[in-house]
Amino acid sequence: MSFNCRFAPSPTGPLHIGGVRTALFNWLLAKKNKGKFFLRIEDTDKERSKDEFKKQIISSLAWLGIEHDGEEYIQSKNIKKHITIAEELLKKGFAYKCYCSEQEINEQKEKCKKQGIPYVYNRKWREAKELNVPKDVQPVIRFKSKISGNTIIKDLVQGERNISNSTIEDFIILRKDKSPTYQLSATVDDHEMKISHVIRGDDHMINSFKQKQIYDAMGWKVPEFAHIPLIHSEQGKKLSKRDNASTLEDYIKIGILSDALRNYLLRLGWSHKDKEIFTKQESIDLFDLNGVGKSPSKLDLSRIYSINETYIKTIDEKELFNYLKDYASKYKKPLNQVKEKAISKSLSFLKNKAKTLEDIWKNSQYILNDKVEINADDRKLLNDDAKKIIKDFIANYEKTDNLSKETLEPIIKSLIENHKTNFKGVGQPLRIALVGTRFGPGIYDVIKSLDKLIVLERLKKII
RNA sequence: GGUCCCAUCGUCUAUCGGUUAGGACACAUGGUUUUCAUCCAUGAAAGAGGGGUUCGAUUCCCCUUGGGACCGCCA
Repeated sequence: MSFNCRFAPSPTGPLHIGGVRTALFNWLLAKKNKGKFFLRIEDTDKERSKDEFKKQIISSLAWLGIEHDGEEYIQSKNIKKHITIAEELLKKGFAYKCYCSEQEINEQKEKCKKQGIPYVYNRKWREAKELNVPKDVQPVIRFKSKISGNTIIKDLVQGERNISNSTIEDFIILRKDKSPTYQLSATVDDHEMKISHVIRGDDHMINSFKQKQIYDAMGWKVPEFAHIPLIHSEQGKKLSKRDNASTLEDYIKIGILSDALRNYLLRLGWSHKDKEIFTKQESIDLFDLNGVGKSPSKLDLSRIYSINETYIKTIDEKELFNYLKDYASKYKKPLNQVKEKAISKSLSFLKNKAKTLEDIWKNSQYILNDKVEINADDRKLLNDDAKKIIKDFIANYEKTDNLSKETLEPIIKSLIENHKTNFKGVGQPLRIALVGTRFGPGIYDVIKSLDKLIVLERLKKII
């Protein structure tokens, strides 16, 4: 049997971090089982679906390294088929026309609310003859949901889930404008696409019970279901668009690496023994639905930073540099060739105290900007003694070619001796003058990372 | 409110009846260092509560409590 998964977002907004994880889990499982991973754009809500979001979703997945098999499937293109199935269900007696107006339904809901009882559609038209239909109401088609008995779904993550059929109302499958609703479209498409495993957020659990009834009515094979727990905000609620840093774009913007985010999302709600860092291949090999927990997990930004830091420090420096370059041109300022060279040469220490690409960018400012700005506190440290040291340093430095730690070290040492100070006494004023802050990289690194003329210019400005 | 679900350090989690309840992040302390950071070491930190079952429960069952999801002619 073929193993087919899908990710089916609706293009009504930028891709949400929870959606990204759903996509990742689907992709992982498909890859692991040598199956297919499809992308289906569920754009049947004409009002809210936007083409730009569709594009954004596709590029977001591409950024994460999750590529789908084949063309993306556009749900709206299959509407005719959905309608055909609705008619078939109608013909077979699994569905019926409901002539209740929206107003009528709303009134019922109001009434229930007032009485404090839960609203369920009263199934008014379920068995009604169509003889006395109101002429002025366009009917909707409702699925004739089972009234008695129970339905059990053996969920691959949640285990056996049992629900009393009476709690499922006669849901609408075709609107009054003859357009299909989600329950119908998703089911028909999953069937047509031969989806074998439906992996989605736990908020879809009820939908699976509804959709199972459609599968059964049509005599279609019901796919396996796996409902993964939702990601919660730090407030412990389902992540919504209002929460900070909830879209993929937000993470890219602060300089999170794709591999790091993939790794973080993988470990959120899933684990494999004590292992924390997974390469892409490892995640494919090791991932399984058994390892997925049942309870929702909270988003932890500090953990994302930490994993990102790990990746920044361990990946190949050329690769890191390329990420930085892309990041700079997309979110900051493109690097010119001269600066590119300077940064790539110094990346080994610029990355050292960075958790994100943005941090590296910030650490690189003293190289990228022509002038350094020294804040007031640091300025105070540049007293007369410090200036004398800088002056002495300039004299020696000007004479030195071939700048390296080996040639610079004797200079610094002699300054320490002559000025009866320690390394800090020499390093700090130089660092402040060259970087603009006393919290900078090692002084040898700083000097080597800057053009000789710039070093002299910055130092002379101080004395 | 109705239906369903969940429950181990602050957070992500390991444990699949017997462990000094382990790891990671974050936090604290100490050390290395050229400032900041890194790095290293150490520390504090958890089975929600109550009943069962069992020789023995974090683990299995029930109740309570707490938390969540769903309840659209959205997907």
